[in-house]
Amino acid sequence: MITPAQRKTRNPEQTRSDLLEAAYSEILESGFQAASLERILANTSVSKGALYHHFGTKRDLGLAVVEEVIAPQLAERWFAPFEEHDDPIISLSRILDDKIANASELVIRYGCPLNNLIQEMSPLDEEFRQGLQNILERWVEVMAIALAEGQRNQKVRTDLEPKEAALFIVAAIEGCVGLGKNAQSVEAYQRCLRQLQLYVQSLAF
Amino acid sequence: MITPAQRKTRNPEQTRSDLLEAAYSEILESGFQAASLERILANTSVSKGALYHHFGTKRDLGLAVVEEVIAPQLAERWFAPFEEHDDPIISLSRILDDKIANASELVIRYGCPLNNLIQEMSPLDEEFRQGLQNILERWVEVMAIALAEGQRNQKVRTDLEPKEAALFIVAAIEGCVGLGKNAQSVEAYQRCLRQLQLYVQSLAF
DNA sequence: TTGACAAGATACCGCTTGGTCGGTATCTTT
DNA sequence: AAAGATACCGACCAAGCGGTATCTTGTCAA
Repeated sequence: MITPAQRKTRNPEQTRSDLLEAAYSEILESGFQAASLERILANTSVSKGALYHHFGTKRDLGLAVVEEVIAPQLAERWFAPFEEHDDPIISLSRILDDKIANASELVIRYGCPLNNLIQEMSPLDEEFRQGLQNILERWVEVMAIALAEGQRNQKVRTDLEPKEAALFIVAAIEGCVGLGKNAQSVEAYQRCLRQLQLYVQSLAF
Repeated sequence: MITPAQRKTRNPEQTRSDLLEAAYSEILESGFQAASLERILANTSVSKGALYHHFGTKRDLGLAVVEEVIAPQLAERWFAPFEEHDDPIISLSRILDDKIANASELVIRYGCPLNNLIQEMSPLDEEFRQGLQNILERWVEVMAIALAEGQRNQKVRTDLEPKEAALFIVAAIEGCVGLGKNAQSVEAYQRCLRQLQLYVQSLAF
């Protein structure tokens, strides 16, 4: 179905989201600093004038990608599944099962968009760092809350400190992706996540 | 004491190692792609002609940094300590204690040189990836051998698969550094390593 | 002492980069 | 229908990039 908005010869919102999507891909492939505006424009058939109408600088575009593309994507793939069960061990274990089963060449080739930008940008640009940090903190918090509730429900060992464990789990996930990425091996990625799963299961009450 | 070699007005080996050192710093701060040869030269008072006498391309310089600076540095800081004890749990725990105690702002600011290059370069340049992979594999192997020997000495749980656990531990270490780096927080880095230490200790026989 | 080669210096090149700017087309408001 | 704002266009720019060519200088064996 075509809405009236889509019939217009102009569609600023579409243009904007096209740019965000293309920028996301380009950044994923090349990193932010090496991302080429020309290449992004070539992939969107948007003009440079239009780009600079929507975004003041390349940096603004990058920050928008972090907030409007990477953050929601990560929330959907890693946060949401936590709200399904009262046992976080089961939730997390299932998430890991899913990641192991659905591990694709694409994830292995380019790694985690969040982690990529952290390593590249956090020492160089404070605003970037802050944007990425917001995502990380939400991630850790969601997991910590789930673990704490698991403790109340006697699903999780009570000697565990939820915030600390959650921090570690997020770190381990990023580490697994990073190692799989460099090995260019889906199998190495899966093996690494399996070990994380064993760790997670050792947290059960 | 000044050796004759140091008195010479020319010292190609010194020039070469100066370049490697400056390139290492520049890459650590900016990443490889954004590393500027001009900046490296400015920090060494070496001429461009000299640089291109020693290294064919920027890429060659980068690969040399991986093999001749990053690899030995990592070996010294993470591999060597394993040969001191027959109990890898103790070895690893002490290494982590050391890292926690000596965690510096510098490590937190720029992260792990190996991990930085992995995230940036491994999808872009196969030779880079291979150079980094060699380091990773040596690291995992040293740790796996230590764990396996620990099993024979009844220091490590026998239900553990040394290679898998070693892979996971390396992943977790890189993850901890990465998270600390983005938080720009020595404390977060330390908390993360503490959790890894707890995991390591849970592997004891 | 000299010849040959390694080491280093410097001016220069083509190319890509992010960003600008004057202008045009379309949409909204009055 | 006029006017004003929003969206878009594309030629252009200065700066920085990695790399090259040509030259000079230092080193050391013969």
